[in-house]
Amino acid sequence: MSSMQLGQDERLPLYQRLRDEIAARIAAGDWLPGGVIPTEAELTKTYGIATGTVRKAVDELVNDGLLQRRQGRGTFVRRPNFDSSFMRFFRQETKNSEGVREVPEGRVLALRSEKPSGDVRDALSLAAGEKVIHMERQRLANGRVLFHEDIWLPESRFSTLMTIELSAFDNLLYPFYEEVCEQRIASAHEELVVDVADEKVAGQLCISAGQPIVVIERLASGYDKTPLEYRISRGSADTFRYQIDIA
Amino acid sequence: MSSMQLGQDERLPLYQRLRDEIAARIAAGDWLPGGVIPTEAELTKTYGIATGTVRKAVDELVNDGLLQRRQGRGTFVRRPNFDSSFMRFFRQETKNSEGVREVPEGRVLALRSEKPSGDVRDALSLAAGEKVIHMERQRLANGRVLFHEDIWLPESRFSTLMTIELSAFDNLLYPFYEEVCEQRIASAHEELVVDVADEKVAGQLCISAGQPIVVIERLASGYDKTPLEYRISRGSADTFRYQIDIA
DNA sequence: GAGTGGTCTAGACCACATG
DNA sequence: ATGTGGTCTAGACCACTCA
Repeated sequence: MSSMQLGQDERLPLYQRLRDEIAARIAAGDWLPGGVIPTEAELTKTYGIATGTVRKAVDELVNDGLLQRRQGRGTFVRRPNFDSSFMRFFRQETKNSEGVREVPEGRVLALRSEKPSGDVRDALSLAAGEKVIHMERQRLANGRVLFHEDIWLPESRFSTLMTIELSAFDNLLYPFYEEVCEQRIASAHEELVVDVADEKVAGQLCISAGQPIVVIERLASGYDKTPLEYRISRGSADTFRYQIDIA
Repeated sequence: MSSMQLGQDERLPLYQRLRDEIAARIAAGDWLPGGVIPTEAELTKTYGIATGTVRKAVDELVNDGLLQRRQGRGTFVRRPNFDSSFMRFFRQETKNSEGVREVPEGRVLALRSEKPSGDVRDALSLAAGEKVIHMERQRLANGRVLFHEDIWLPESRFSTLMTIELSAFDNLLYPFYEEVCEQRIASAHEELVVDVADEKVAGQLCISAGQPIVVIERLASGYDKTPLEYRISRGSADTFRYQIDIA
């Protein structure tokens, strides 16, 4: 036949069905982060729909941050960069010579397989009895601890991590997950609360107990919305400044 | 002539010029918040451009939150509702019987005309010597103080406020500004930091000195981007929880 | 039933990137 | 020179709202 079928509910608009189809292909790994998807002309032919309709489908995915257009080159599956993460708003005076913000150094302190607590099991939607990998990690800038992280990953998908030496971990974990475990993070949800440091956290952050801290809880998911990583980050509140624009 | 001219730089795409034209008409007060703008068919005729182009211009303004489409009725100038404001994330157990969140009560404590501090003058971009109205205000839920606000307004635009009794102020200030002073807020920028309460703030919030607080700085502007209101809100940190989605 | 926005077509031509 | 996305046209028909 001359045109592929677009699945889904027949009552949905064409552009929504194509949008979901593209998202599904990315989730399935047919089109990988950093790679191109078929050209708009190809999509019109493949599915037998007009250019305007294809553009509207792609527009929506670009708005959602899943795709990225580059004129003259093609449309690419975007690697999320998490520019708006709370974590980026711990003030770090570390800029390189050109004034560009540097990625703070990441240092893995511990890595172990364990039975998840109820909170962790719920967050990652784990089956009963499923184990997790628990990573403890520091983020440092200029040798000073910016924040301390506890990270939990489902062992079923990340078991190869356990074979890695602690010093071999990269500053950026998500590309590392992709390389080592073939698990791709697509999006995340974060919650921020303020707390005061207890003795343990105070020691980790080199501050006094009772000082205010910022606690960031992150659940990161793959392109198919499966929860892949649960993370709690704690940093001293006095280095934190967050901003938004609203309308 | 059969079609109005779209101003601006000839090199810009038509849809961008139309978008800016519509935004300018709203800023100028030709089309008021809550009211309709001309239909898409009218816009195509007025400016002599195709429907798809008009739709793209309107699409962008809808995405920016300036316009709102209602199928079968028309396209309206949106009143900003500030749903994503940090202020909405002070946990308040106040819900009405249907579980809908209620607007916390606002109580104006003081209102005076004064010479602005350097910070306030900078934030509002005031000319030298220009005076401000300083309002102190509490937000309460269930009789408990949620947060305390200091609000500064340029006296030149808001002088009629000084003639109002403190008890006559509404819970929502922005519709009140519109009614009393004909000043319309379109958008805002907010910054959040954590601090600890000093004696004065502790008294205002009924907490102990040294407890962590959340400090929210807001600069609100009109449809023409003029800064209209500068506000600092302080609330106890233990009732605050903020969340975002990132990609 | 008249009028609104929502979806979709089947193109044309332009601007940009790359070999 | 070729192929990509970016802009724009001139409609048609559908879905919804309201008098």
